[in-house]
Amino acid sequence: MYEKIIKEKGLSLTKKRVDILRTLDINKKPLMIDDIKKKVKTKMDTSTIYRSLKVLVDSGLVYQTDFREGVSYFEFHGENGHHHHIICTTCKKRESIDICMDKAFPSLEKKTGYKITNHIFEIFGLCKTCLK
Amino acid sequence: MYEKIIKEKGLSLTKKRVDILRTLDINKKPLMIDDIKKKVKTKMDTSTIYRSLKVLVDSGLVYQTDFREGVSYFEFHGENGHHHHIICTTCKKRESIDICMDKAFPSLEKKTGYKITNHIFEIFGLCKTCLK
DNA sequence: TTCATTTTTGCAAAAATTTGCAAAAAAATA
DNA sequence: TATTTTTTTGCAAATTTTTGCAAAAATGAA
Ligand SMILES: [Mn+2]
Ligand SMILES: [Mn+2]
Ligand SMILES: [Zn+2]
Ligand SMILES: [Zn+2]
Repeated sequence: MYEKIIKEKGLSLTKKRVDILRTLDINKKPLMIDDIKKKVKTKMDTSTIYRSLKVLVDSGLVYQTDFREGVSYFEFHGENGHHHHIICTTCKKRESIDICMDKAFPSLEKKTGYKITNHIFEIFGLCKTCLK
Repeated sequence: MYEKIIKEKGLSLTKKRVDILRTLDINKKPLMIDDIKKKVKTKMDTSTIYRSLKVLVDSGLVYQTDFREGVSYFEFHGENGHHHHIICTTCKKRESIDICMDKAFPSLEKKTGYKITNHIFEIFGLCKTCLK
């Protein structure tokens, strides 16, 4: 399962990477490094988690995002496609949103010559409650 | 000038904030904390730069972005509107792009109840050279 | 301007993230 | 499978970013 996903991206298959990917998938929400370290089955050094995630993010398997809380969050975006978030800069509340401009990517690839692998898109503002 | 811009956002006006904003504006490209610390006219503690930028970013005056180089970059997006980037994950080269979906924000504000102040959008991939 | 109140800044310490290097694991070759 | 080569991992150290607190600066009301 996760083995297949990792191999298909041309990455070397390691137990740690499988473990991290499965952890993100099962939890169905953005996790930070400490969360991952606790939830993972294998004992794993923090630097290994950072380095493994870098590979998974660059390949497009994992979405890395910055909610401006001082730590990075990571989320598995599987079969059902990816999504982005809207975050309140005051109370830090966040919701998923379903808008994205990935439809424009093919023409952008043509224009720039890049092969696009992933992107980050997050919206910040004030939520209904904090506006009052 | 920068005084006016800062006041209009309802932020308190300090010499450091003006200094940082002017530095970003003059340089016309993303700067990292160390760049800013060197280029700024006033001697300024690093933590002050971080904290000042946080305020400027949340207000929407400054664009904070992550090129995945291990440091944050900051760029002033003034009158002429903002822009985003496409970054090569291999050689770290980056270019400005002119696509954005901020036209969709009014309906998103209506749907979510948020007052949107800013957003981050960055595209990653492999450049023409690194694809070979 | 003066005084009281709120916000920002500098400094030191803490926390998050990255990096160099040798050992371990995975991939490639035979 | 056995051997060789390449990549990943753990550990320690370095770098980047955040935070608590007291002093300084900015704001707002006399
Ligand atoms: Mn999400
Ligand atoms: Mn730019
Ligand atoms: Zn809020
Ligand atoms: Zn490249």
